[in-house]
Amino acid sequence: MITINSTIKDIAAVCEVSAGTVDRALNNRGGINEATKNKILKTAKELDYQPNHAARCLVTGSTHTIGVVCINLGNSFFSLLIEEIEQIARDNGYFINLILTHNDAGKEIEGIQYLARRKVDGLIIFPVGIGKEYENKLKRLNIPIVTLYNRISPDFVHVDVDCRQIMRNAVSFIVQKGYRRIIYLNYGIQELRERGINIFSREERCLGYLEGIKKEMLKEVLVIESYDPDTLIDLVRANADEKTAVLCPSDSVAIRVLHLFRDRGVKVPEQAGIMGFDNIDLLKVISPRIQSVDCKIRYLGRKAFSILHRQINKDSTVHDCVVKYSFTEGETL
Amino acid sequence: MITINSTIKDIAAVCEVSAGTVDRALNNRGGINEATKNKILKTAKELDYQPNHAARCLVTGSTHTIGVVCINLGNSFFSLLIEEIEQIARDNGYFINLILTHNDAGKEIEGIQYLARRKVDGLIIFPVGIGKEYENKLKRLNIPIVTLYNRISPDFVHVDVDCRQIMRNAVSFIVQKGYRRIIYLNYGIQELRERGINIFSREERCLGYLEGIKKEMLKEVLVIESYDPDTLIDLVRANADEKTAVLCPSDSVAIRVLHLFRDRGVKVPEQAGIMGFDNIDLLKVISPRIQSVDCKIRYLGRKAFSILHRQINKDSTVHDCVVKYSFTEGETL
DNA sequence: TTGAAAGCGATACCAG
DNA sequence: CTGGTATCGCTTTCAA
Repeated sequence: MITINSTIKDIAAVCEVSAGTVDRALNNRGGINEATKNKILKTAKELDYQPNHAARCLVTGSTHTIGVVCINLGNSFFSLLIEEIEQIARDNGYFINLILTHNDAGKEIEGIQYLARRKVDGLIIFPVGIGKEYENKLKRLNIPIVTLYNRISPDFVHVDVDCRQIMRNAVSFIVQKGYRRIIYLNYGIQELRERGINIFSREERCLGYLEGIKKEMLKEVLVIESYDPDTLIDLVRANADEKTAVLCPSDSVAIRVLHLFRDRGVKVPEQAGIMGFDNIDLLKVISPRIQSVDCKIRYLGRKAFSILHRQINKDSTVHDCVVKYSFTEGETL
Repeated sequence: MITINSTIKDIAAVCEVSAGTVDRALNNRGGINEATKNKILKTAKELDYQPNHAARCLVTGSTHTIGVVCINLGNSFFSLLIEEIEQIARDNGYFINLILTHNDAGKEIEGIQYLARRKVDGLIIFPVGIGKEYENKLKRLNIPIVTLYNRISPDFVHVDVDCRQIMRNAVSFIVQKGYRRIIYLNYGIQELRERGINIFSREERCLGYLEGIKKEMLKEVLVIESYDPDTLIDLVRANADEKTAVLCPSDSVAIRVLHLFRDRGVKVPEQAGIMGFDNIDLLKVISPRIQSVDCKIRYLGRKAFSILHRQINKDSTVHDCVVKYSFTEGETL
């Protein structure tokens, strides 16, 4: 028994009323006889009627869909954020059109254009694009936009933790634990920089580290930009007088360092400290408990959606949102 | 300068031609004067014309969108699969409508119904629903469907590795490494079972373990269903004569076990072995290298999409696909 | 309380 | 080669 999708006309025909009346019944618009309404509702159910979204969208102009433009899902910071956004969006009757950019600005803008054709009601973007031309393209879309992670410019509402402040305070936090040498691992930044894409968030973190070093009046600025175990180990051991800590841009890097240290016989935290970023779930089951920063991902996701939602509803009072964070308890410092 | 979205009519008006002609030019359908075509293309660009997707969809019936119904993104097996599906879909001109079920069958079917209203061209589902009623609801949608991870029934094309076979062979693999006691961690299964949802994949794995035990004629069937460190440690130490290994349903559980053993002074692999499942990226940076199973996630994702794509294009010869796997190299056995 | 008709934006087909 | 018109399914007036 193959059911052909029924339309409002089919219902109208069966009930011997007009399409308009069916519409009134289905969307309880009032001004309709209870009896006819019930009859219509009943046959709608019998015919397994499902409203055609495209048709509705064509006339109302709203798709109840938001485009989410993210970098990838391998990074659990991103995937958890998407998970939260999907949930809160759906609770509010919105669906998610997901596209991934993989740090490719061309792919990003192309994807966004397509989302615009689909008349998504709003966009949540983890931008990789940057520059005036990119900005203008986005503005011309005439679609509410919220940016996350990387900032484009003050013209776009941005939601995030203050990475720079976090890193600055992280340095102080580490210093309070008795460390005087802090290495910042900025892995992979060179390649990103060469691609000329938006690396706002990464830059902010590094700036925060530098500011922290200055504030705490530490002697050495130690930034490593490419992954090489020996370089790191050598650097850690270069000065035995002052305790050294490694500040990482993410927890997965921190886990990597933890294991490297274990392999090379560097005792944590006795001989070197480690601090991560994100506080991913996995940390709970790894020992020693890695010191990290909890960025309230779920709250971030909800906030991003709610601000976008307000923009969609023509609320012009929206503004940037800086989400709070907290340092976790850890055994690696 | 606010650009109002222009339509085919606007272009027609400017060029003093009919909408039909504009359509011919825009979609190079042929049978059109080169000069008028160029003029139309030019003004289309000037007006920054973007075709309205809903309108097109309404008349053609195709949305070039596939609905992806997944469980969550916290599990990196899922998120990487989604990542791959998004990529291959986009390469083929399809967009992704993502919904997450969080193991809630009600939420799943509701979401699927909504996707159906949106007339997605096809569905890739990681099902949590089960049973005749659920099946009928899906069939009535009249939309091509591919299932992944959990199977619903032979009526739905299914793509996955053969979990049962993998686990059976994993037992043999472990035995070949000299172990005679194998514990299978089936964490969280009780709760899932109580919810009455689809736990096909989990069951298959456990069955595979049981078959492996039988095949290798091991004396003890050791399945632990709830997480309790002491129980596990006690069980591992219960028999000092025969080497014990722990077979895990995922790598994150394996990592947890690795750290538990380290905390409790159980030497790996000297006193106990560990084997994971999925071969997630993180394993690369953790030492010792955890023995795992590589499920070719990227290939799985591509296969799922291509089979769905063939169904969408009315290819009726599609059938289930069992993707190959391989045991990785590891130091924990 | 209900019906009829216009319209959303694009496509498709039939004339000319 | 081009114009006109019907159509997709639903919403939204305006009359009745």
